[in-house]
Parts: sequence; C-alpha cells; structure tokens
Amino acid sequence: MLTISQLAAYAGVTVRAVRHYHQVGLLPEPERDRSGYRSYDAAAVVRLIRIRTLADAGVPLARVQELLDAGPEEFAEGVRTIDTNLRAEIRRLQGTRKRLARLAAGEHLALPGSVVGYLDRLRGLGVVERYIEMERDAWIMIAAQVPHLIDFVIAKKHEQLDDPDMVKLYSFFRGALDWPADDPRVVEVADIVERLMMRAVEAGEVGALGLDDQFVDLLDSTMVQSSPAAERLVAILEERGWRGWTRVERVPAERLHTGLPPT
Amino acid sequence: MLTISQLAAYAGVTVRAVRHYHQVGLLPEPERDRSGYRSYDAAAVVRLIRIRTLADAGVPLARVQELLDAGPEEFAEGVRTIDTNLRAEIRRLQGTRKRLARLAAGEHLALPGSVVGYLDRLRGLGVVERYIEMERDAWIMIAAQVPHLIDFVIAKKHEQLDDPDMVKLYSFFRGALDWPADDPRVVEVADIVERLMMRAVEAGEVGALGLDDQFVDLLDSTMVQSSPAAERLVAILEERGWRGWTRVERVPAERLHTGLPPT
DNA sequence: TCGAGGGTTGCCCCGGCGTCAAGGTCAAGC
DNA sequence: GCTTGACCTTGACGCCGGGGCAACCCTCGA
Repeated sequence: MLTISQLAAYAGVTVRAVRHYHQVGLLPEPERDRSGYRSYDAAAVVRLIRIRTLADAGVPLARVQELLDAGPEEFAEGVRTIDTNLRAEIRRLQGTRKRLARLAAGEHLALPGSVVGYLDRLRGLGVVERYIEMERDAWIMIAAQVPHLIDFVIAKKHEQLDDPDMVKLYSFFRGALDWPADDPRVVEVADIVERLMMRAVEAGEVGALGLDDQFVDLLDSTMVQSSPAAERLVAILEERGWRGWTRVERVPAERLHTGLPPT
Repeated sequence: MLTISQLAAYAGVTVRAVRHYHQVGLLPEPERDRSGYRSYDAAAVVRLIRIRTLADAGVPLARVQELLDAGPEEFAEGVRTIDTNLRAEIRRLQGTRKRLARLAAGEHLALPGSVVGYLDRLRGLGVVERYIEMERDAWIMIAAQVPHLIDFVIAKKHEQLDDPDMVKLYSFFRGALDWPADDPRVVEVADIVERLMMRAVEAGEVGALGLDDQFVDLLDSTMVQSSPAAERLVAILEERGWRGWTRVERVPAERLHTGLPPT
C-alpha cells in the first residue's frame, strides 16, 4: 500500500492536492492504517492520474468529477470538447507570442494594420515624427470610437494622398511646425487647403463619422497649438469662411466634412 | 475622448477588468467629465493594450506593472523570459493532448511503457485477462513505490521469460485458475517453480526491492486467493521449504528473492 | 417626461490549491 | 530509552484575476 506522499509523487502532484481532491470528493477517502495514515491501492493511482490528466487539460474539478463518473460515450464526447479547447488554447498562445514579439519590437498594437500603413506613407512623405505621433494618437482614438469604419476611412485618406495638392499640404508638416507665424508660405498653404476643401464640397464628401464634438474640438486644438504657423493657418482659413479643421464648416451655412482631414 | 466601455471594447476586455486595473494601480485613473464618468485618451488605449498583451501571456499583473514601468533593456529581458515560458506552456499543452488521447483510448497512463510492453508479452503467451489485471495492479503499486527501479526490474522479468521453465510457469495462468486444487498438474508446476527458485539462488539473485512487508503480504494473499489451484501450489512449495511468493524465503534460514516473481 | 441603457462605488464570490500552525507517528541512531 | 527528523493529520487563511450584484446616478432619444 502507498502513503499519500508516494501516491502524490508518482502521479506528479502535491500531497496538498491529493487531500484537496478528498475534500471535494473527487478521490474517495481510502482506508487508514492504525496510525491514521491514508493507505492507497492501485485503483487510487489510476483515478488520480486520470484526474490529473483532465485537470492539466484545464478542466475544472467539478467537470472532472462528472466525466469520470459518466458513461463511456459521454466521456468520449467530453474529451473531444476538451481537446478542441486545448487546440484553441494552443493557437491563442501562439497568437500571444506573435503579439508579444510585436510589442517587444515597439510596434503599435493599438492600431489596425491599415492605419500603420497610412502613417508609414506619411513618414515616406517626409512628415516629421512629432506630427506623426500626434496623428497616430488621433487615429487610436478614432479607431476606438468607430472601429468598423476605420479601414474605410483610411482607404479614403489614401485616395486623398493621390492628389498632389494633398501631398503639398502634408509637406507643411515637414518643417512648417518651425515656421514663424508670419511666414509667407503659410498663406500659400492656406490657398492649397482652400482648394482642397472646395473640391471636397463639390465631390459631396460631407460625411459624419459620428465622432463626438468634444473629441473633434480636442483634435482641432491640438492642431492649433502644435505651432504658431498652424495657428495662423487656421486663422487665415477662418477669415475666408472656413471654420474647424477636423470637421470643417463653411460659415455661416453649410456644414462640410472633408472625409477626416489631418488632426 | 473615450468612455470606459469604448476603451474596454476596443482593447477586448471587460469594463470590470479596466476598473480592476485602476484599483490595483496598473492603469492610472483618467480625468472625469462633469458627470463623473472616466474619460480616456490614446495613451490609456496604448497602455491597456500592452497590459492585455502581457496578461494574455500569463504574466501576473504585479509583474506587468514592473515591466511596463521598467527600462527598455529590462523590458526586453522580461519579454524573452515570458516567451520562453509561453513556448514551454505550449509544449505542455501539446503533451497533455497526447495523454488525453491515450486516456480516451483506454490506455493505462498509470504504468510506464516498459511495464505495458511486459504485460503485452504476457498477453501474447496466452495468459488470461483476469490474471493480467491482477498483475497490472501489482505493477502500478510497485512502480509507485520504487519508480527508479521499475525499468531495471522489468528488464529482469524479460530475461526470466527467455527461460522456457518460466514460460511454462506462466502457462499456469492460461487456464490453471480454473483447475481444481487436486489437479495433478499443480504438482508439475510446483516442480517447475522449485527449479526456477533453485536457479535464482545459485545466480545470487537475492535482491531486496525495498517493498514494504505489508504490500508483499498483500500480493501473496491475492495470489493465494486467486484460485484453489494457486492456494495448493503455494502450500506444496511451503511443504518443500519455500515460504512466500512475491519474496521467497528458504525455510528456516536464508532469505531469498527471485527478482520479483509474478504477483 | 420617461424609460433604456450607459455610468459609478462597494462588497462578496469563485477555483485550485499554497502556506502556515499545531500537533501525532515512525524508523533510525546514540 | 531518548532524541531527531521526516513524515502524517486537521484546520484555517491567503492568493490571483476578475465576475456578479446591489443601489444609485447620468444621458439621450422618442
């Protein structure tokens, strides 16, 4: 006969665990010897190893109980389910490994791939990292608010970037953050933006993304505060009858939306 | 800005979990709007997704805290460790799947492969299943008591089975369980056993496996009670000066051990 | 104006043991 | 025979990562 520690060691569990199984009724209490020690037979070994095999597979002890006391067909059915779950868990862990590797590589897991690709395109245009980071944060917020629209919106932005005027506008973010407010080039940029806005209105691109007003204000104020030149740019446009940036309005009447302009 | 449910949904966690992270200080409490609602920014999204990536990898929240607040090299080192653990966990689960399949197939996980092979050899000799089951239980107990010796002992048993006399002895368990006690063949078997024991003594095979006396008694009594013929066999041997079965003694003096005879 | 569907805090609950605490038993060595 | 140290016993509390629920507040659309 076996002592509890022999039993436990052979099955690869702790003595504490075996007693726990007694407590919850999963393993029947065996006979005791005259000193009160539990004394186990082969059936206990077999049952304990079955318990551990199932428990190692992540099966809750209560379910282990049911399975071991069930008929062979219910048992087989249960094991199939467990194995399916195990496979799923293995795949989940493999996915986690990939995400972990991306995290370690400094990738931005908070953004869908489409947005990352878009930001890379901006980087390719020479846009400074400071601006990219602002825009990235904005996209994170947008993706969180309207995740189902994000790929569609990004596709729109890519289309816009095919317009040379839009590329010129982005060149504003290549060095313009350092321009003084009275730099004459700011006026040139304003002209470009106005042309873009007119075209957007003509194309009927007056969508509402469903972003809340507060957030739009936040994006606009981030833009305005990013540099004196940016502040000036927005002021010029407002003089010409365009209010806002993220969501542009023609003052006083029509509410326009350019399909989500930069920050 | 995001509400807690937008944040939670985007990161794929529950609202409850986000609040839990606030409680344990893992995610800083954000600003509140005028109605007291939490209001999240992009940094919170990034942090939450990092938390989840690590937590999904099985990292305890306290360790997640340390990692996220650590320098890049400590972070990288930590991630390496986590990934190693993940790989180990995946391998563990794959092993569990195999064991589960064996369990479902009705295999005896409680026995090392060497013993299973030995029992199969007995089956091949035509030994009846009733006896095999008795012997299997005995081997489970032996394996549990002296796991480090089991393969060695089984190798010995295989050697013994190369002896034609031993094969004849096992043929006893092919039908002899049904023999009457006064069957003359029992005496023949006793002769065979005696020859085997003599040879074991000559070969100096007088080992002590370290099995406890109680257990040896149990095995012997199981043997004796298995059939009238078995009882008779043991009685004959005792008359001739051999006591015991599992651990044989030459009466009155030398204590012999045959290298673990059957049951 | 009202109800549905958010949000808030606070507290208890779970599984699967680990970890004491406070003793009893047993074999071995002196 | 006595001590030592390794084992055994029961019982109670601790741990993690939240889930669930109560009871209330806030906001928005019909």
